[in-house]
This record gives sequence, structure tokens and C-alpha cells, in this order.
Amino acid sequence: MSNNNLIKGSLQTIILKLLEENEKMYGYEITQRVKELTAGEIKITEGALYPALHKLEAEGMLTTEIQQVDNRVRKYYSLTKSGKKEVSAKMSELQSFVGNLQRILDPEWKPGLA
Amino acid sequence: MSNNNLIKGSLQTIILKLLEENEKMYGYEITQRVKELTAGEIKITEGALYPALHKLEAEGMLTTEIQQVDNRVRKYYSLTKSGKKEVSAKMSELQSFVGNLQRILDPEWKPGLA
DNA sequence: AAACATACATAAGAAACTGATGTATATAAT
DNA sequence: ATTATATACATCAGTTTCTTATGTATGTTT
Repeated sequence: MSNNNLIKGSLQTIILKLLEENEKMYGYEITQRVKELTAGEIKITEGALYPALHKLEAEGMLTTEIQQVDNRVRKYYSLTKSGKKEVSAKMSELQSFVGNLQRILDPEWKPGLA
Repeated sequence: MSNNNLIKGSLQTIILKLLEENEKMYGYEITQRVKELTAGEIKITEGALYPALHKLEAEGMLTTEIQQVDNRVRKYYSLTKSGKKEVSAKMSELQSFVGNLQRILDPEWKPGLA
């Protein structure tokens, strides 16, 4: 995650959420999507991404499917049934954490406002 | 930090921000303040807090002052000049990271809205 | 020929945490 | 009286997650 060593565990949530929206993605594609969505501000490094993908697969959240495209190997990941459940869990965990963070850092903050 | 394994890197920001608002706080007080502000949802563990305080002190962000209160020792921390500068830096870093996170996880999200 | 982009992967080391343990005092509950 | 809880500090082994570097391989651009 380049400059940002900020919220531990959010990489898993990012992966799961992107796969919820896309059905099927490969590693490199994920790094590019994140870079694009954040105007280059968050760069997921390979050293962080691949181990995270392997871990999620080992935990039964993702399945893989290898495809050959232009003499290049692509490993596509998709959500399993468990993975689909995990997305909501991880998302509400993260949203609740961010809410609590706002309550600590900005006492004026109320949910639903800026 | 109890249930949250999400807080990595944000603990320093929390400490600095609370000290910006309070001039002077001791460790235990910080844990209680955070617990109170988040309705018990975030609990800062001693194993995380004290090393973080020591590190910030070693980096010149905080100074300490020991006080005796009711036969109990309290170690009060306050921001140094460097510490005061660091608060703004860490805060905008975190806010920008949270913004990017929202852009990844909720494509509908726009800053200034819910 | 060199640099950059695509695409996977591993591995050493750093950093931030968890959970346990330890010391010490004060108060509330059984 | 004794136990549990609260206050208040601290350290430490172990885990997880990250960074940075390295490696393999192909395709395209300079």
C-alpha cells in the first residue's frame, strides 16, 4: 500500500468488495483498479496483495481459475459462498471502525454529515 | 484494542489529536476517553498504548511530567512543538486515506455527503 | 539495447498490534 | 477477611500485516 500504512486489515476488505462488484478479477487488475479509483494515491504492492489473496483463498473465501491470455497467465479470483458472506461482515466492521474514528478525532462529527 | 484489529497506524493519530484538545493527559485517561467517545466499541490495550506513547516521546513529539495523585503515580503527556505540527500532518494523512477508502469501497460516495 | 508494462510469486525484515504477565494502591462487593 | 474491580504504570513473546527487494517470463515502446 505505498505511502499508506494506515488501516490494518483493510486490504482484505478492499479485495472482497471489489470482487463483489466484479465477479472475477486477477491480481494485477486489482492493483490497477485501486490506483484508478484513488487517482494514484493508493498503490497496492505485490508483496502485500499476493499473500493476501493466497490467504483469503486458503480460508475458503476465494476460488481461482487460471486463464491464458496472449501467452500470459492470469489467475482469476472469485468469491465463494463464504466469501460473499464475509464481504458484508468486513464492510460493516470497517464502516463502524471509521465511524468510531471520526467520533474520536472530530467530536463535531455526526453520521450522515460531512 | 479489543475487537478491532483495524487500528494500525491510527493509534498515534488518536493520541496526538486527543492531546491537542486536552493539553495534558495520562495513559489510563486516554484509554478511558477513547472508550467513552466510542461507547465502549474501541478499547485501547495497554500493550499497544504504552509502547506508542514511549515511541512518540522518543521521537520528540511528546514530553512527560510525573505527578503524584492519591498515592498513585501519573505520567502526564503533552505535545511538544514538533508534536503540534505532527497532529495536522497525521490528521490530513488519515482523512485522505479514509476518503480514498470510501472511493474504493463505495463508488457512489462523494466527499461532503453521507 | 534499455526501459516500461503486464503478470505471477517469494522472502527478509520492520512495524503495530494482541494477550499475558507483573507491580502497586484503593475501593466495592461477598 | 477475601475477592474482584478500578486505577496506573510497564514489559514481552508471539502474530499479523505490511515494505522493499528479488526472481521469472512475455510484450511493447523508446
